[in-house]
Amino acid sequence: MAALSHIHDGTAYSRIRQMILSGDLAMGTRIIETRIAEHLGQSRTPIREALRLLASDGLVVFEPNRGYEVVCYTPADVREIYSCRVLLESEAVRLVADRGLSPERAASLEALLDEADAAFAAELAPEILRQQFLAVNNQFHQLLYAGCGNEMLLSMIRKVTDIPVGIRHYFRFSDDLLAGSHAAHRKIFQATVNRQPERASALMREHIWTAKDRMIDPSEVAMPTH
Amino acid sequence: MAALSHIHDGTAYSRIRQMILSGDLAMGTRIIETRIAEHLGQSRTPIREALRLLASDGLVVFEPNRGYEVVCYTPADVREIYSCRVLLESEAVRLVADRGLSPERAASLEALLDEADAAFAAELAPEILRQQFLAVNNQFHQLLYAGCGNEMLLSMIRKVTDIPVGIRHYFRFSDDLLAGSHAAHRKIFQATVNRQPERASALMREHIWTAKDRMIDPSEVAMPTH
DNA sequence: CGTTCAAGAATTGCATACAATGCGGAATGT
DNA sequence: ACATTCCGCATTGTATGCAATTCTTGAACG
Repeated sequence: MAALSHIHDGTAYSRIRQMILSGDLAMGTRIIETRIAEHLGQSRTPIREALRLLASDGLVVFEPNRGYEVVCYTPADVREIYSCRVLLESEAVRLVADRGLSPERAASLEALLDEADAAFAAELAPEILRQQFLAVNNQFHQLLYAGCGNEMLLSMIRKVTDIPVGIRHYFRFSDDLLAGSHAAHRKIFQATVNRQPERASALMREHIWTAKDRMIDPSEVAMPTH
Repeated sequence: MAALSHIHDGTAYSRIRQMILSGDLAMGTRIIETRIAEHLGQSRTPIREALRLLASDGLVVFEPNRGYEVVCYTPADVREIYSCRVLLESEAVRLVADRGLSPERAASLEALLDEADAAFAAELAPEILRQQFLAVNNQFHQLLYAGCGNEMLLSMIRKVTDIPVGIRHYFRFSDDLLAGSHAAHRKIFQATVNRQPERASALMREHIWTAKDRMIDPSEVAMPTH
């Protein structure tokens, strides 16, 4: 089930999950079973099961007899997550570069990169560009690892990747930084198609470390109080 | 919730979980909600929630409208798991060696190692020795990583570590191999207390790789038919 | 004015009932 | 004899009701 958590079917689980990831349910908001139930037009029973699943995904926190609320990551949590991303994703891309990328996937990835190029060229409003790039960014990473040959590794990567968009408030953004990230993607892609596992892996480590360095100082960030 | 999955409270979740890990419910066994429910003296509702959680842990596989069965790892799955263990645990021990081990934890670990020594010296029956060592082995690993400072990493390690004991049938065992594993533990522990992160990490990688190499060939292993 | 306690409201935990689905075996036709 | 259809049983999916717990509010008291 959780192994298929990236599939968007119509189940209560995936619908609530999407609400959290997209920020419709902001980080830290309390979740009341009956409210969600009537919002989705179902009874509490399937909602409860979905919420327990989401708790095990780490997207909501659960306290017995108290209920659920959407997870609210601290900057320290996000740093942990990015440390794990460095580890997992550099390994995944190493495997892919070692096994070789299928031509179809290479083409899809290149299309994604071109799409990002187009977004930059289009001179969009900063916030729009940022959203657009983030979407393409996520697709690029997922698609790149898809053929790594280790499902367990992939499921762990999804766990550290599928987190509420709200955490982007912990990061600095600028057109320059976005462009730099995009350039890194091109280099990683190139090393991968060239079958240079160590190089692709090192580039990926640096890429994610750079993202981690963009985190703003804990003292600056306005944390929800809990 | 899942972050606390190593705690053994009396919930249906942890009880079923323990049944699976211990082998009381063998790999591949179909799980019928009503049967488990009456076995645990509860209604189906909490059982269902527990089973969904276990599905997300990967300990049971779930098919909609069909139900659950205890996960049945193929040798290939186990190889994946061990690849992940190499990655995660070598990183965890690196972090611990870098941060330094608290004196209490160091003492506990040393006690565990001495306990293993005692087991070897006791000239137990091979099967008993094997079980005893496996138990101490798991405790050693868990306790060693506990202070790594990255909860997300720890939860991922638990995921690849807490798997049904049944998989031990995929591995070769002998007193020599056990003794070798024990010696590796001592060396890893020593490098850790000596604050040699790279060395501890490399030793851990080799330690788990060695375990992986002990897997018997897929052609030799009698797989349950499904 | 602040603190404490209690009663009511809101919410979760669990059990039960019923609907929907899937599976197996018997009956039927070729 | 074999394939096919249909019926009945076993099991899962969902809704609802009630008990247990927690939270809130307000009044009494220091």
